[in-house]
Amino acid sequence: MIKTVIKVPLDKIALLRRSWLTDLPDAVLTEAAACASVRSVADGSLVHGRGDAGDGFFTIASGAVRFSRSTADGHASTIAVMEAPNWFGEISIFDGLSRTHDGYASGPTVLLFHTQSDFKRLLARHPTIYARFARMLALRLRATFDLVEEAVIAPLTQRLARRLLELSQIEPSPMNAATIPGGRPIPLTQEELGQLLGKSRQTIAKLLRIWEQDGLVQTDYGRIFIKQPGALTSIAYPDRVDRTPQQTRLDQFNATSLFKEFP
Amino acid sequence: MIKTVIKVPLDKIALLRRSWLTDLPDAVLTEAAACASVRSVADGSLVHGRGDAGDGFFTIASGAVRFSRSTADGHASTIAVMEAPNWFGEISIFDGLSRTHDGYASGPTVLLFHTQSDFKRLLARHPTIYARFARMLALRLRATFDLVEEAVIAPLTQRLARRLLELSQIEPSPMNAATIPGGRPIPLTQEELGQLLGKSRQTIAKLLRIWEQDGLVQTDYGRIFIKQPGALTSIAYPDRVDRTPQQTRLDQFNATSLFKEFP
DNA sequence: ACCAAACTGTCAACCACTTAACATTTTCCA
DNA sequence: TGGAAAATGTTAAGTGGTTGACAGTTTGGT
Repeated sequence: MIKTVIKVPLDKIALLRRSWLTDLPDAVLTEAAACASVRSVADGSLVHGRGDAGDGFFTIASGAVRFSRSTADGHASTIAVMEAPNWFGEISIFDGLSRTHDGYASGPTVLLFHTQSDFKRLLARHPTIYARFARMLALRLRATFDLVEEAVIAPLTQRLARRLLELSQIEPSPMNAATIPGGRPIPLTQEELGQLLGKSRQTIAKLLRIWEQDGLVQTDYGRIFIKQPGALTSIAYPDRVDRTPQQTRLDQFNATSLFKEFP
Repeated sequence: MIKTVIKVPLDKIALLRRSWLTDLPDAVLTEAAACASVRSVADGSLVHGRGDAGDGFFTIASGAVRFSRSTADGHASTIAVMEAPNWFGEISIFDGLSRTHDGYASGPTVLLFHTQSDFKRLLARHPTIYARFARMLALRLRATFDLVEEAVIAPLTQRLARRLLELSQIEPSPMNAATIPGGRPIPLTQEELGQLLGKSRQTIAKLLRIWEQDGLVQTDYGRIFIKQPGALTSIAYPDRVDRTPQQTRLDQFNATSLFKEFP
């Protein structure tokens, strides 16, 4: 018996079926899988930079990707963190312009890659896919509208509570690490959370400390645990205390929040 | 004062050709025009409210529509002001969910209306249109990303300068009111500008007063004139003083800024 | 196991913006 | 044309967040 690294072969078809080719005929899935290559990227490495040519389309097989921008004066803004089985890169393909954000691997990450020409050929041969992407782009636009409204008028407490809840609810999946009972930790530093909200590290820290003292969350050097999701939810969505919060029936797209179907 | 309304018959085909059916065969244009009805709405009236069912798709023939949200605590945020020949309402049609914003007529406004079923039939019969909308949704997503980044990290001076420039550059068109030499006035109150940026009226007023003293703009009860577009541009885009600002080659979609291709 | 780098806690001075209040000017329409 | 409503000018006090600085704590690499 030869000793080998146990390298689980990536089931491209299964991934695509869970991702952006749900409910499509096997023929389409097979065709899409055939022209997809696999890319493994190390933690923190750049998948693509803002302004790069849109050379292709990515489907996250495992790991996560964080999308951000940075300005000349040192400010940075993160718009989303995406996990499997989400996808990204379609915007540049549809409008022919360059990447809108830097994309960094958050943790060791495996991506499925379709070149622009392969992806476009797929679209041309199966126009149904256009309808799906129109729908998904509409959903992302919707989520981004919420971000704008939030950034403009919501108080910081609401905004931070929403981000924490969304980040903690990233869909656990068989292909990602084991699910931790009682909620997964959110793997972001306070600095990164600050960038997500456009606030300074100190401001975030102050709020987190208060919530920690109240037992709502627990912080631990680069990780945050949500201890009382209910209490956080009523902070995040004070107008909707009576209704089930954020139940938007988009399960078919793994899309109940910004962080499940983005950027 | 009795005003005689001169009722020019609306050339639907010409409008659609200038709008979202550019470069499509006459057969498609004729078909699209045939199932479109005309709606005239008075200044300030509600075209659709946030949460309403997405019953159809609108193309602006003349006038303008302002898209905003308001929260329980009295805050409001405006995300865009759109003029002819722009269009809106496709998001709800593509994802089947309700309207994302309230849409109010800004000035007397004429709209072309396609019912959801007519619009969907058109899409089904001419799948090319899906590709176009995918592209246009991508462009709107791009513009909205810029809004988010801006709201999160840009200083108020930049943001206000950008909004003013964008609003002033709303494409003059033969179907709208006469073009005023030296730049059209921006028909927004300081309160409305504040909502656009999530700032108070007083804050906007203070900045405008400074710019007025410097001769950059001129204010006049509900209207703002841009006197020195160049100076405003260097405030709005300080990083790009050397390049031609915002020249993004999207003329085919009337889409050089958020306010030309939205919501 | 160690050490440098990264992350967090904390404080004080400072600045941007808000809120509230009131005066003034302009617009709109009956 | 008058009078109410809307838009703007202006100020003062209060608040939330920033910046900078420094100390303590944890992590990760070799």
